[in-house]
Amino acid sequence: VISTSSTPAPHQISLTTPDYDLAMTLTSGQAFRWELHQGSWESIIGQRWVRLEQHQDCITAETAAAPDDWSWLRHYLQTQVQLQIVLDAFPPHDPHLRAAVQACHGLRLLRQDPWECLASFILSSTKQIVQIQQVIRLLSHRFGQPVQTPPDRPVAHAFPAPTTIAQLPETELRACKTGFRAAALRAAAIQVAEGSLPLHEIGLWPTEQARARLCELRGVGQKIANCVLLFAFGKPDAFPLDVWIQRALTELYFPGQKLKPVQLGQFIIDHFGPQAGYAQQYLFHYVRVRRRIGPAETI
DNA sequence: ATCCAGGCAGTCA
DNA sequence: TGACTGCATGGA
Repeated sequence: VISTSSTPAPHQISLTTPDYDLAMTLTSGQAFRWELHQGSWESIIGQRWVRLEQHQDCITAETAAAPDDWSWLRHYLQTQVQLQIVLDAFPPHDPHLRAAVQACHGLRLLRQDPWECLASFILSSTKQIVQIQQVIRLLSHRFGQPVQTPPDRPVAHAFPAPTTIAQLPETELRACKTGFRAAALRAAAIQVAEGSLPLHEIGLWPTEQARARLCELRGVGQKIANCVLLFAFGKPDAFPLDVWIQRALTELYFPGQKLKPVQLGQFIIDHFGPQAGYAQQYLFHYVRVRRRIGPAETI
């Protein structure tokens, strides 16, 4: 429906979102393309430019072009998830996790696009979050499809499509500071573009099978596979075990001991249970903020 | 300057 | 298996 008035209806919606800390969620190291501009969070979701704000229990969203509906945004933000049900599944007598939950109240998991998530985390290995953000910005600006923005904002770019990345020579990718990760990124893009890596199907597989398929990719091991399982496929039991979490788990649960990643992995499954991925996100953000290299300093 | 970053894969014992 | 190392690049 096109309005004929001189002030077209803004493409806005307001979502009621209890137990949701938008800023914390967007800066907790699961998504890399959100930028704070004049008090609003701006990014691209799929092919859509979006601006978000939170006021109390309400998230307001604005797009540049009128969307048919807003299901894509609810899906991305996972607004239907009742956080208390997740928290109730955490181990009841864990003071460390309890402290993390208290400190990070309203921290959520997003549901991101599988290709963008896979590509982003292929690019993440031995890089700091600020650098990951920079690389993704460069790639998107140079190779992503332009998307419509409001008149007051500069043109924005979607994350580059697999077919685009697949056709680029590796030197072009390396020029975006991807470093040694360029070959793995390109190889994954080729598989997605060919159809031999049907991410949307794989996302429906049982966790173990999906993880195994992802780990067949160059440059993808347990850590990155679990990131995709958790942040894109919505598998809440997937637990990305990175250097931060290893350090945190060792310090908090096994001080002075030297556990191997495999042993830590078993402990995680036994201890944190079916919502281990959420627990991981709380612990990850908690220890990062405590070490004061969290979002306040990196943005 | 030195170490390390939301890792992974190859090598050698 | 288990420890060690190279890989790019730039922050802290």
